[in-house]
Amino acid sequence: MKYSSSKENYLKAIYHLQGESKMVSTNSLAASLQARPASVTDMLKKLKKEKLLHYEPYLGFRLNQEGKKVALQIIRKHRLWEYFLVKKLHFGWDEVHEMAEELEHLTSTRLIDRLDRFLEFPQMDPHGDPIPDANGKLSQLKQTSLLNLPFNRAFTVSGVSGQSQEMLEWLGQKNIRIGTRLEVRNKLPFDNSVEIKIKNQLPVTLSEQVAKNILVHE
Amino acid sequence: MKYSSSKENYLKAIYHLQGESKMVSTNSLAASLQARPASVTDMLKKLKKEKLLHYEPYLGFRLNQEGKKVALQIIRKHRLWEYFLVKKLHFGWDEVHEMAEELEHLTSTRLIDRLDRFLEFPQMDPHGDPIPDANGKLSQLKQTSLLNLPFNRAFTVSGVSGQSQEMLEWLGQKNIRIGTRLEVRNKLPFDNSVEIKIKNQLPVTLSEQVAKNILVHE
DNA sequence: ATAATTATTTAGGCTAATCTAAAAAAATAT
DNA sequence: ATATTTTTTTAGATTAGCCTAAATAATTAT
Repeated sequence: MKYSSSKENYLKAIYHLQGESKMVSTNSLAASLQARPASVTDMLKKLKKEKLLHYEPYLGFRLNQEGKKVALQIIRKHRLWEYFLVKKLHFGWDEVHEMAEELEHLTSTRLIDRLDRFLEFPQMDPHGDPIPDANGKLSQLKQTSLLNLPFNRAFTVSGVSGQSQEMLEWLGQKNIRIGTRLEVRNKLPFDNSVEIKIKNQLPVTLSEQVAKNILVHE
Repeated sequence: MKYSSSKENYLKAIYHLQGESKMVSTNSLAASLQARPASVTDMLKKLKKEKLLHYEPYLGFRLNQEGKKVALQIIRKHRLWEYFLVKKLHFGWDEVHEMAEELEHLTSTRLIDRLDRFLEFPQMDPHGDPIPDANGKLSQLKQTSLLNLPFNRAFTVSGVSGQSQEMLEWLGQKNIRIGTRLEVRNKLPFDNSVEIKIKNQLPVTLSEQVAKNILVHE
């Protein structure tokens, strides 16, 4: 099936609002889409007729299996294009959202699958969100290395890979361990070292080698 | 200014029909867009109101400077994306047109300029058509070598480079000279030699070395 | 020069996606 | 439990882009 950009935007917004399976209200969807509640009601009727969601007037609505499947494909496209924009065209992770909002509505599945291959099947987008695969499956833990992090957003250290004892000790001295909350403040372009900030501590600079091995999630 | 996809398609189609500055008729545009003449008349009124073309009812129409400028930017996007699809995603040159028809309507100028850089400023798309630069300038002669030609489309020989006297003579015997119209029939994968056909003549096979030196345009 | 044909425009409708204003239902507060 | 407030839906309009059928203008053929 092929859906209009507008319908796709509705499905995506509902998906984000409903989480695993919460009921969504007309007003919250209207707010998240910057549209009027009346417009939302109109569209809900259409999406219901197309069997993409359950909808009981006045009670709320939620995507059904088919609706989720479609939403996940749009999210897949959005995140793959964001990855492309950052990794290949060298945009900043904070500049790509709007462009991806357009790119996600391109219809060719062959195109997106080739793009996926070209990018070597990335697991996470530049914001650390997981990229659904061609079947809509999300990789469970959205874990990524400190190197790929957006600035000034809090993450939790979830693992350290390829570590030597010395490095772990040094990290321990700086209070960097599993569970530590931190934010990346800056990335120095000349050597890819990374400045991080832990609450109530002085900033710390980590070399590319070290940063690469620190795995985090939101 | 931002124009709808539909308007962009009209501008592009008119551009292709009018060549340098021929008047275009309602019917020919309708045919090329697969639309009804009445729809074309509707749209012409809008495009005239937006000062993108000259239009006298019953007499015909042609893009003005502004209209040409917009058309060239769409063509630029189309051809750059085609180049991307072929060179980076490894689609065949004959598979990319439809995808590019969608991609050409993306609005971000920054995106297309970065793509241009990423692709290293290609001059020609995979069909040998010239790619307008960011200012809409077309590299004057869309001249390319026989080696890069699509099959079964007529081209005119516009130059021969790196030539030895012997080669020119040999080409002369085969009636290949500036102005000759020819089509490429086949390209042999094992040695990159090229089979060409000139009207009313037997096919001729050219080695990669020779084909490389023959420059043609449409 | 006039009739026949072809091209173009006008008039009026349709659909998707939006909106505003008013009505109706549900939730909340006293 | 009733009144008030909030949420949601309905009713009716609007715009862009398309359509068909009919009217009009231009071209062509006799």
